[in-house]
Amino acid sequence: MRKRKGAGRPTIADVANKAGVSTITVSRALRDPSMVSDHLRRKINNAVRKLNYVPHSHASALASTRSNIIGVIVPSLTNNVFAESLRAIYDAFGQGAFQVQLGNSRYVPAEEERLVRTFLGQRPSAMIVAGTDQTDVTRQLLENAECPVVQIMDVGDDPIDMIVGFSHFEGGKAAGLHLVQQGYKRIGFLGARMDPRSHRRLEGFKEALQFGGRYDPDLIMTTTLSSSVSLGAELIWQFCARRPDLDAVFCNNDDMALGALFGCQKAGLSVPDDIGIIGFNDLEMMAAAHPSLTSIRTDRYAIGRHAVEMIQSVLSGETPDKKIVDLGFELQVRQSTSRSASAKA
Amino acid sequence: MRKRKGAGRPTIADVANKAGVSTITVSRALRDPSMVSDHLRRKINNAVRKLNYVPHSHASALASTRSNIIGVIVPSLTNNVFAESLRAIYDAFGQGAFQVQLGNSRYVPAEEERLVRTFLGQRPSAMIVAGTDQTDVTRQLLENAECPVVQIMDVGDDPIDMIVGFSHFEGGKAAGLHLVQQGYKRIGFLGARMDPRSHRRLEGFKEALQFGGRYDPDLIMTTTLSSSVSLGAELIWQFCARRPDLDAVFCNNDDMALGALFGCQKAGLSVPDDIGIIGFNDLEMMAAAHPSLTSIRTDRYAIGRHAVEMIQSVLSGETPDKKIVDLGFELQVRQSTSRSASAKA
DNA sequence: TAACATTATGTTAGCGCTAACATCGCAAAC
DNA sequence: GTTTGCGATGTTAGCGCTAACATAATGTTA
Repeated sequence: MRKRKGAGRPTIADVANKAGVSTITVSRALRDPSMVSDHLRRKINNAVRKLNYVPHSHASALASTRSNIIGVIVPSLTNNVFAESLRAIYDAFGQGAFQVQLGNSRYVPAEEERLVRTFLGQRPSAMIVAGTDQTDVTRQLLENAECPVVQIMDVGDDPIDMIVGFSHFEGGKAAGLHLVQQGYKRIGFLGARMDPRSHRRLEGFKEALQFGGRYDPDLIMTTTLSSSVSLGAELIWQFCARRPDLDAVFCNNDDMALGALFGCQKAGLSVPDDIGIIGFNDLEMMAAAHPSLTSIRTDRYAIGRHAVEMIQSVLSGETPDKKIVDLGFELQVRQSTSRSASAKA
Repeated sequence: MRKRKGAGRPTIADVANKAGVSTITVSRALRDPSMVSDHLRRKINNAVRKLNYVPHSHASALASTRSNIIGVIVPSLTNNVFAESLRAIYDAFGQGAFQVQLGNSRYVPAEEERLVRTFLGQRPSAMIVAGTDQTDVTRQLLENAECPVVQIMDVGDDPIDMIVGFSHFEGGKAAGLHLVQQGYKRIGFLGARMDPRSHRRLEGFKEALQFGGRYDPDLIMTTTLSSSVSLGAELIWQFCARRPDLDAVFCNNDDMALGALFGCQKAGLSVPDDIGIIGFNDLEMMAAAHPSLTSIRTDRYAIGRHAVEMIQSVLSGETPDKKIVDLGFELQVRQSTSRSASAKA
């Protein structure tokens, strides 16, 4: 009477019984059908179907000392930028044998560290983390993890393991250069949240303006508030009030840029003639806006897909072509930075 | 030499050893500290810290026949509407002993069914699924699941277990009534994706227009394409070209509404005087737009939080106050449907 | 045909944890 | 002083699966 009862669900032993084979054969047939003869495989598959057997992933993870979990940690769930990469990851992994486990670090490094710890406790098959700005401890944990690790949304010389993304510095620089080239004179930066990636965009922007002889530290406005369209509208107001001579602004992301557009429109300022606006990421809405908004296009979906490909290649025993992949960006010039000739005075 | 080696990580036995107690005592100390004396608890906590012990969740799940996983299935990762509820769920569960496992059904019922099956295979502590439009099989699987199940983003008389959300029918009706009350005459519906929830919004809208004597089936434009700002701009174009007399439009979500605004602006139509626009959900950008956009505000974060509270209450042995919770919505009237008196001709 | 590979399948012993029962120590009750 | 009750701790046997070794069945070579 000491016996414990499981959840009553059919187990691999039930399948083995029904198919008249041993449990290990069922296990093999399910994990790698090529290890089992056609004859038995058919019988096993039938039994599986009849019993409606679903493998118990925890038991499998325990026995094999590795789980089918892919741990993914992003700093935000509502930021569309990460949502796109996530979608790619789910598209690629959602179907197969892997389970994506998602963590939200909320831009807090300590939270990220906690999540990494928890996830590694599950012995994941792979880890995907956003960015390169982990704490030392987090980095060390991931370096010691016995699984492939991909950092996404950034590039750098010294990845934990593999990395795929683009250079925020170069992106910011391209935005700054574009505004200079368009003939804008007093070019500002409007940044919310100001996570490390935004900081790198700002650094690139600064370099471009210095190069163009237009750098003015008083034209940099940042906040730690999280970015939103409303905040963009609010801040461009304040910015213009303080510096009425401002004639262009690089927003650290597209929400802020759209907000800046609305803010200017409310203030009766013409975009692009009175003020030029450029955003970052090129979310879908940027092209549809009126006037359409210039932005730095990044391919977040491709980043997610690429990360998955790198992982799959490592898990199947291959060595990935490159451990550092820069997918770049593309300046999308639109109306919001295209002044009429007369305005370029 | 037959021995297998684990992953080398410290186990509960190592902790027990170091603390000079049995494994079950460690297990108890970690799961319910009140079951163990202060004295031993302190020693155990020390040992845990020194060894950097992380419990092996799979082993725990196997032994206890239930996991600490909360399965969540949503139809889209990029749709901000679900992202907000997800954020609430992660905020509430992310800290504690539970692991959120997220699935993306991509609006495909069969995919949802597959995910439910997979998730239930892990014996989750609870399940959260979006909407009420599961397949019969999915519904049955969830009804038989031995865990609390919460449907979110919708309400209905006949939940699988519990449900929290709002009525899309009533929301659509409120939108329609508002446009009628504002004096618009030829009121259209613009709907993308047209998932079941959008259909219910449309039904509510129809009822309102019929009630107001303004219903015209020719003024309903829908597509199965997924909604986006660009699509909204594109479709309002087509709509106005086909029916130049259109003077108001209810968009099935805010992205479409924002797109419609941009489309009208490009076409030189004044919003709200030539065309009134109302959206659905009231995403943050709606208030910031120029002109600001009327919408039906829903509190997605509260829905997620509420779902978690219901689950926690059931898991702690209580009976939730209500199994069906309607959090309602609120009409946010803004400029896009507020015509000047002269325009109401 | 013997000797040896090469599969295909089986047996056994865990993976790390917890349920179920057993025991122990100590205070209250008789 | 024995009995009873109860909370704190321990012992044992799995949870459902797979690694590692064992063995049987088949093919291959000289």
